[in-house]
Amino acid sequence: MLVVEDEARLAAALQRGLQAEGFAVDVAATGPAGLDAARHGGYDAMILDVMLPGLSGYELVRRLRAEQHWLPVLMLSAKDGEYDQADGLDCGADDYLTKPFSYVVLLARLRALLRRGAPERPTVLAVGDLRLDPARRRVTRADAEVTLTTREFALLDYLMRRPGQVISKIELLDHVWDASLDTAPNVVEVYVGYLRRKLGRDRLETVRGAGYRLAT
Amino acid sequence: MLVVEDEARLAAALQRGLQAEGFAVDVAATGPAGLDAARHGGYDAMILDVMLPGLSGYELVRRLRAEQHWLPVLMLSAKDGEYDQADGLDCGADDYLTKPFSYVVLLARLRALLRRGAPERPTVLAVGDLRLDPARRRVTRADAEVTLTTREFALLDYLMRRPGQVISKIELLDHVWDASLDTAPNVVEVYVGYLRRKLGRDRLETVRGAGYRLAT
DNA sequence: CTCGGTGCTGTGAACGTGCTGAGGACACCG
DNA sequence: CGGTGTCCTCAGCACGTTCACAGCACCGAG
Repeated sequence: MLVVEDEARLAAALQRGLQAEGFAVDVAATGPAGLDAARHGGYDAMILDVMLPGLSGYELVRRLRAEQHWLPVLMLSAKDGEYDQADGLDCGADDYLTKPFSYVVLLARLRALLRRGAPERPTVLAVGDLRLDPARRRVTRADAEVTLTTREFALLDYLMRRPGQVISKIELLDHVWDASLDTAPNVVEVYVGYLRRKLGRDRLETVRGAGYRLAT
Repeated sequence: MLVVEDEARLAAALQRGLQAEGFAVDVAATGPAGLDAARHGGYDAMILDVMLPGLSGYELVRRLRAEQHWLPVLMLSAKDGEYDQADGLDCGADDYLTKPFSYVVLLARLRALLRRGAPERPTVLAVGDLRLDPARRRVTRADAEVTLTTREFALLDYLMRRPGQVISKIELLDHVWDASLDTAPNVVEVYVGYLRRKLGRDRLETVRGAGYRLAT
């Protein structure tokens, strides 16, 4: 367990408490030190303060995720504004607690995080030169913005979460459309057509009789 | 996305809001209905109220987890006591929000949950230099891609699951074709011919009077 | 060698699947 | 109220796939 916190007393308290729970705990006091430790450490999870000297917690997570490190991150902050929280989560944190927090809750959330294991999905999905940011609701293709309607976006989102895999029209109907039995699978064909028109003909492969596949 | 909430107005508001985000949303109003839906639905995630008629949210998650269902659960509750929260998380929920909650935060937390999907299971069948990936619906022979039709793929799939064994035409008809009594065994011969043409003459051996065997 | 049975393959027809353009229903907005 | 954008249905078309059929090749037994 890695604790990145510059306030010495809180850091020490956390360390003691977590050690009492049986965790092995390392502490880093600055942003850069925390990033370094997270990169090389092989920790199960990380508790991360937002206000840090040298590098903010937001930036730290963002870099970590950009480098394909997926260890669970629980973010701590004195800011309890709804947008602060949303920003932290959208940077790639997995949970967010505002100070002052209950120690009981911290532990429970940590357990929930560890149960889930390392996440596998970045905050921004990227396949080839396609980029999709669920939080900002934006899609770019080769750094050029592509405007999509809600449906188109939802469809692409679903496909980009499993690039290269064949996904059936039924599955798409179930997840992207409201699973009503009376909607014909043709809707999917129509929307795949729209996406192809906007993203390029060969991004979406048809696998006859099976479904569609996002070219990797 | 599954919303389990008995308060009709909140449920409707959630449904509308999430649909606007492009989610396909189902709503269940009671505990048992929610559990049922979660069991059968194939949802990406679930938003779950704690106070429910018939079955509490706690109990619902506990049962779901006991049955080896791992879909992400975001728990909603009016109780903000630290132990309520810890209990919810320890029952198996992945996140916990207290009412009233900010819609922005709900969305951000939902995204964080969805980011961590179920781990991928790389089931790739391999026999000799043949490789068949059911999820990607892809076949390669010595690292060169081979395109197969649905039938051809299904046939090869069946054969590759029992390499080296002799499999009769009748069995293939039963499993690869929908066991209709009036289809002649000749279809199998035809498709074995197709596969041989695409994969190489000697990959599929004929055992006269018995069936076919995939060379190992 | 001959012969019957078994398997192989080219041909072609029927069928299914997917793609597309046209257009209606609906909501939103000036 | 008309204009605009989105969602979805529908029908026609194109083309790939599936399968039946028939003739031929091959194998093993007598």
